[in-house]
Amino acid sequence: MDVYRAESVAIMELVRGLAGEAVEQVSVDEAYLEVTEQVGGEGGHDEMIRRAVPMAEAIKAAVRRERGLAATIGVGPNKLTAKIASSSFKPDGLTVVLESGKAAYLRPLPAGAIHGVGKVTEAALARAGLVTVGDIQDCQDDLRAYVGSWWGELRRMAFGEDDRPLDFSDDIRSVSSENTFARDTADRAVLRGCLREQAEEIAGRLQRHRLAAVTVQVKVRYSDFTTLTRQVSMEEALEDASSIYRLSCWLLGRHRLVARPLRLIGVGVTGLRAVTMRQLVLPFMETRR
DNA sequence: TCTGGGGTCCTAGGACCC
DNA sequence: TCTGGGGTCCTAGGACCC
Repeated sequence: MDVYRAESVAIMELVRGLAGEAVEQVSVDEAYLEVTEQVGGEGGHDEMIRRAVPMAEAIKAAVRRERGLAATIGVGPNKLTAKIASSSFKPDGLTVVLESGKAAYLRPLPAGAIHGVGKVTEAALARAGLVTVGDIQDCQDDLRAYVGSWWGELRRMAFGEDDRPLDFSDDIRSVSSENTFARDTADRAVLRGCLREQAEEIAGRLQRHRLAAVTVQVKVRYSDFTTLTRQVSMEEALEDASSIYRLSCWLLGRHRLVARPLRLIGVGVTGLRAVTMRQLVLPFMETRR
């Protein structure tokens, strides 16, 4: 995994060198680039998009030359269209969607092509008779009953409308660790050992990011795939493995979650905040006594 | 496919307060 | 003592993404 991470860092460096710093990295192998400034603001949207194509070609060539890998790139007027364009020809594709052609480009695609439409929403849309993005474009009804309050935005997206800005923040909202057992178990020693390791892993990640957490959550899954979570919030944020471990044990006991064997056990923390000076100083003072 | 792991965001319901 | 409504916070579950 570290190999992937290192490769990802190298490629993102390469991309920044060619396209500028406006890069939103979504995962190890995916990023959005905002290149409006580089291509210049003159001309219509279509002209600007066409001027971005040579840059996309240069990035593809550099990634192949310097990292020996194929990159797939979608060029479009916004994140939605660029994302869909990039997934249309993998690997090694370069797909361009113009502002003037975006609605037509999306029409024949399945509804699930839209970012945020997963299995459940796709099935709900199909029940309403909407299978393709074109069906959504043509639908005049209010389908909030099927897909919830998201309907208005979904309909705009079906036409390729998307004004989400790139998100450059690297804020972490939660940290978690979980394990699925090869065989379901209710063995307390096994479960405690697992929780301890997970708590240590989480504490390590928190400390690397200088974060502490207010809320600790445990997650269990049984043989029938029933999955439960239980959480507890503290007044003071905590960051050490033993506190996270103790609270997760307490949650398991308090809610009697190990009444039957577990297939999965996990721990997570949320309500993250920067570690304060006092929290940094306290353990130090204790060790000096 | 009898289902891995690490995330984000949204929603519904309950507790609590005024 | 029971009752109403609104706001806020917390909890739990689920949809979705990579």
